[in-house]
Amino acid sequence: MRTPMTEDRPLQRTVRGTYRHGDLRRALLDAGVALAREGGPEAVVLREATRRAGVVPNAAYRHFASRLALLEAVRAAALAAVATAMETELATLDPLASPAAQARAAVRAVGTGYLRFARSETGLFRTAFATPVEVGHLPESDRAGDSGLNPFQLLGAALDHLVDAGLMPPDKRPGAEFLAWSAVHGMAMLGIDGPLRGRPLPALEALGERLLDMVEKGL
Amino acid sequence: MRTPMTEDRPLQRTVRGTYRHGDLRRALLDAGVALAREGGPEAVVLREATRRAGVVPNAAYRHFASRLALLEAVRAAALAAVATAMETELATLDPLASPAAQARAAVRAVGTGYLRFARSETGLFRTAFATPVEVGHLPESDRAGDSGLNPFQLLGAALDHLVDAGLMPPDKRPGAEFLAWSAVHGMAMLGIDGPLRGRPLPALEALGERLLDMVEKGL
DNA sequence: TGTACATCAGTGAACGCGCGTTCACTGATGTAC
DNA sequence: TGTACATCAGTGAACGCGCGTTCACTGATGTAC
Repeated sequence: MRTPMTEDRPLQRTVRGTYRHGDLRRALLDAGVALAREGGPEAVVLREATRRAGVVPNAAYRHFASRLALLEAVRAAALAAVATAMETELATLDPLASPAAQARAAVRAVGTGYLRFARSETGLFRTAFATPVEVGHLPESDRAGDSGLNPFQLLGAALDHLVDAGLMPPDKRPGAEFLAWSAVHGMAMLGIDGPLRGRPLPALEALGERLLDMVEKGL
Repeated sequence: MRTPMTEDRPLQRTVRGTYRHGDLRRALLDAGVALAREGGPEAVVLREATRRAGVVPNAAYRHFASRLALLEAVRAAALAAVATAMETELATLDPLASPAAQARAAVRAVGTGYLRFARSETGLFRTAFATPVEVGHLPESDRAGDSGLNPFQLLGAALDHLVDAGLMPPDKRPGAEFLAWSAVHGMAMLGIDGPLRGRPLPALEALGERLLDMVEKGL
C-alpha cells in the first residue's frame, strides 16, 4: 500500500550524510505539495513531510511554526499552480483575433484552465480552494503565476477586457467575477465530489463549454 | 471549550436507568446529525455520537457497521434537509401566477433554497455535498424531502416545467441541471470556503439573485 | 398463568495507530578577533 | 591564516490525545411450552 516514494525515503536520511540538510524548508514544502497532490489538504501531514525530507519530525519546527503554517504555504503554491494553468490556457489564444474575440476567448480560457486543473490536479485544486481554514497570510506573490497575478486577478483582468471591448456593460462589471467564478467552481466541485465525478472526459469538456456559454450569455 | 451539550451528556447514561436504550439507532443518527450541523462531515465521530447517546462506544456497532455507515446515514439525512429547504422555498410561490411565471419562479426558488440552506446550515450542507467518500447506498427515500424527491430531482422537475412552459428549448434540457447546479453550488461553496465568506447577508442575497438571473438568461 | 431459555442490546476492558508538539541535546557552520 | 565561540539546524526521546475497532461478557426481553 505504500508508495515507492514513501518507501525509499528513509534511506535518504542515510544517504544525506551531512548533518545539515541544505534547504529543508524547500524540501518540506515540496513534500507538502506532493502530499497535497496525492490526497488533498488533509493529506498534508507534518510527520509525513519530514519523513519524505529524510529528517526527524520536529525538525520541521525550525522552518514552520506549525502544521497549519506548512499547509498555508502549500496552499499558496497550489494557488500559484492554478494561476499557471490559466496562463497556459491563455497562451494558446490567437493573438491575431479582434480585440472583442480575444476578450471573449480570454474569459473562456480562464474558465477552461480552472476546470482542467480541477480535473487533472484534484488534490492541489482542493488544497487551493477547499481548505476549511485560512490563517496566516503570506506574500500575495506566493499565490501568483508567471504573470504575477493570482487566479482571481486573472479572471478579473479577463472581465475587464470584456468591458473594454464593449461586450459587457460597465455597470454589470462589479461583482461579475463572483458570478463567473461560482459557475466554474461549482462545476469543478461537482466533478470532484458530486454527480459529475467519474464521467467520461469528453462529456465533461462538452459540459464545460456549455457552462461557459451560459456564463457568457448570462453576464 | 466544551459545549454544554457535550458536557452534560455523561449524566444521561446514569439518567437512562434502563439497560436497553430504546432506540439507539435513532439516537446515534440524531447525534450524528447534530455533529454534522456543528462541524461538517469530519465532525461526525463515532465515539462522540455514542457519548451523546449516553452509551459505551462499541454499542454503536449493533446499529452501524462502521463509522462510515453512520456518516452515510447522516449524509442522507442532510440531503433530505436540503430537499425540505427547497420545498419550503417552493411553497412560498404565488399559485395564481401564469404557468410560465410559475415555472421561472420555481427554478429560482430551488436555487434560493439551496443557497440559503448552504448559508444557514453550513455543516449539514457540507455533509450533504462535500463529503469525499460515498460508499454504501441507502434507500433513495432517505435523501428526499416531503415531496419524495431529492434535491437533484427537485431541480430537474423545475427545469422540466420550464420546458413545458416553452421557456426553454427542449434540446437544451438534457444536462441543464448540471449547469444550473454548478452555478448555485459554486456560489454556495465560495460563501463557505472562499472569497464570499463572511460577506454581509444582503450582499450575498443580491449576488444570489444576479447569479440566478445569469442562469435563467444563459440556459 | 408460569417457567426455561434463546436472543441480542449494551458493557467493560483493551488494542494499536499516527498524529502534533515539547524538551533538552549535539554537531556543523561562519564570524570576530 | 588560525583559533574561540556564538548561532542555530537537526537529533533523540518522549508526551498525551482521541480515534476506530475487537473481544469476551452480562443483563433484559420476549417467545415456546
